[in-house]
Amino acid sequence: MMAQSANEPLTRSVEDYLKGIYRLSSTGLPVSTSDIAELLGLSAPSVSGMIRRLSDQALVEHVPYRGVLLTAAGRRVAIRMLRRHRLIEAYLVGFLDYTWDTVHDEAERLEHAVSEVLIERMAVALGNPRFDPHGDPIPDSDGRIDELVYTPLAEIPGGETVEIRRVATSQAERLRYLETSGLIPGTRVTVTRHQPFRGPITVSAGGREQVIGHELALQLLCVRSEAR
Amino acid sequence: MMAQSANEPLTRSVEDYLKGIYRLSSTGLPVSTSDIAELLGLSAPSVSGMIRRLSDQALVEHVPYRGVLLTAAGRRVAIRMLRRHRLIEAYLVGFLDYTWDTVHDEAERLEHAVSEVLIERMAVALGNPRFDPHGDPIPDSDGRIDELVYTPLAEIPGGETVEIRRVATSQAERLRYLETSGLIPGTRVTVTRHQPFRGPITVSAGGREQVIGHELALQLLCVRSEAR
DNA sequence: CAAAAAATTTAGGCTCGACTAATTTTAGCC
DNA sequence: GGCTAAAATTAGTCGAGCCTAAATTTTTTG
Repeated sequence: MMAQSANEPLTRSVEDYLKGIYRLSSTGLPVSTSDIAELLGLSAPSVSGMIRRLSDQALVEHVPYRGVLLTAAGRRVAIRMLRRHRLIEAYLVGFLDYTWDTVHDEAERLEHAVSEVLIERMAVALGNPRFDPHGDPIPDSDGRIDELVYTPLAEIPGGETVEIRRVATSQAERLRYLETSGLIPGTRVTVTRHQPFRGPITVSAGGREQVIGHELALQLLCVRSEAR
Repeated sequence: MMAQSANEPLTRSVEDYLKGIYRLSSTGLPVSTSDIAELLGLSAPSVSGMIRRLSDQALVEHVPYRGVLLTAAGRRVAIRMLRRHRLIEAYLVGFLDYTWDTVHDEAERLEHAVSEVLIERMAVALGNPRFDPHGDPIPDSDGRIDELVYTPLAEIPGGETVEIRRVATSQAERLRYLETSGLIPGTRVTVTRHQPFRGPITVSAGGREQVIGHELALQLLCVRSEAR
C-alpha cells in the first residue's frame, strides 16, 4: 500500500498494463482480470500477479474478485503512454513516410524508449497536434485529453450526412481497406441504407457508393456534419 | 554449441553485451570477462553467466579463463547496433535539435526499439551519411564499416597541422567542453607545443591558442591534413 | 436455492539477468 | 618450483514476469 514516492523507472510491462487498463476503463467500472488478460494476450494468473505488483506500487486499486481501477498515479502513466504512442504515430507519418496502417507496431515499441525531451521535440516539430493519424486525441503534456463524443457510423440513421473523425482500430488490414475506400478522418459520408439485423450499411462518399460491414461501421466514429 | 538458426529476437541485454564486446575487440585478442564487466558496469559473475548464454546461441566463442571472441553472427548483431546507434544520433542532431553531447543516452535506448524499416527511413532522410556527429563511421546496411586509421592528437608532433576527424568519447561534459573550444570534427589545428611526461599540449585552432590535457588529446582523432 | 459454470486467485515452476560468496584456474614472482 | 595475487568460474539467491494446475469465489441457471 505504499505510494510510489520517487519516480522509480517503470518496466515495459507495467507501462503496457496501465495503458491497457486505461483503455478498458471507459465505462468507469472496475476492469476485470480476464479483460486485461484478453487484451494483452496473457493468462489470467499472470494478470493477477501483475495486479498485485501494480497495487503494491499504488498504480491501481484492487478489490479481489471485483476488478481494478487506476489510481491517479496509474492514470498519469497511462495517459503519458497514450501521448507518446500517438505523437510517435503522428511523427512517423508526418516525417518518415509511414502510412497509418504501419505505424502502430513501431510506436508500440518506441513509446517505451523515448525520453520526455524527445517526445516534446517531436510535438514541436509537428506543431503540437491534437489528433494522431487515426483521429485519436493526443493528450497534452499535462495529461489533459479531450475525449470527444463521437457516434459510430453504424448508428447513424439513413439519410444523414456525417464526417468521419476517428477510426478506432489498429489492425493494418482494416486500415489499408479503409484507406483505399477513402473512409478516413475528414471524409464526409451520407448513409444511404441500413440492412436490418446488424447487416451492412451503404454509404456514399466522394461520389461513389460503398457497402460497409456493421462491425467495421462501429469503428468509424463520426460527427453530424454541418453543411460546409 | 547450436547455431542460432532462426532469428529469435535478441534481448536488450544481449544486444548490449555484443556491442560492448565488439568495442573491446579492436586488438583482435580475446576479450576478458573483467573488461566486459567494467564496460557494462556489471559484476564479473554476471558476465560469466551471460557469456555462457551467448556461447549457447553461437554469438561468441568462449575459451574458459581465456576470454571471448565474437562469431560472425555475433559481429553482425554488434555492427547492426552500431549502425542503429550512430544513425539515430545523426538523425536526432539533424532533425530534432539534439546536440552532440545530449544524443548518446537517447540513442542508447532507442537503438533497441527501432525497426529495420525505421532505421533505413532515417538513413534515407539523412542521405545515407557515412559518419555520425562525433565522426564515428556508420556501417552500411550490409554491415560494411570502414574503420579509418586516425592518429590521436596527443601523438602529433609539434609543428604539424592536422584535421580533427573523430571524437572518441560519449561523455556529455567533455563534448560540451570540446564544442565550446571549437575542437570538433572538421576543425584544423596546429600543434604548437608538447609538455613533457604526458603533459598538456598546446594547439592553435581558428586563430586562438588552446591547452588540452593529454587524456583528452588521446580522444581527438586526426589526420594529417593537406593544405586546403 | 442449490448445483454447475465462469472468473479469479493461489500454488508451484520456469527463464532471464542481475547479485554475493566461495572455489578454481592462471599468472607473477622470489 | 612453489606461493601468492588476480582473474574467472561455480554455487546459490533474488525479483520480474510469464506459465499450468489446483483451489477458491462469484455468477448463473435449472
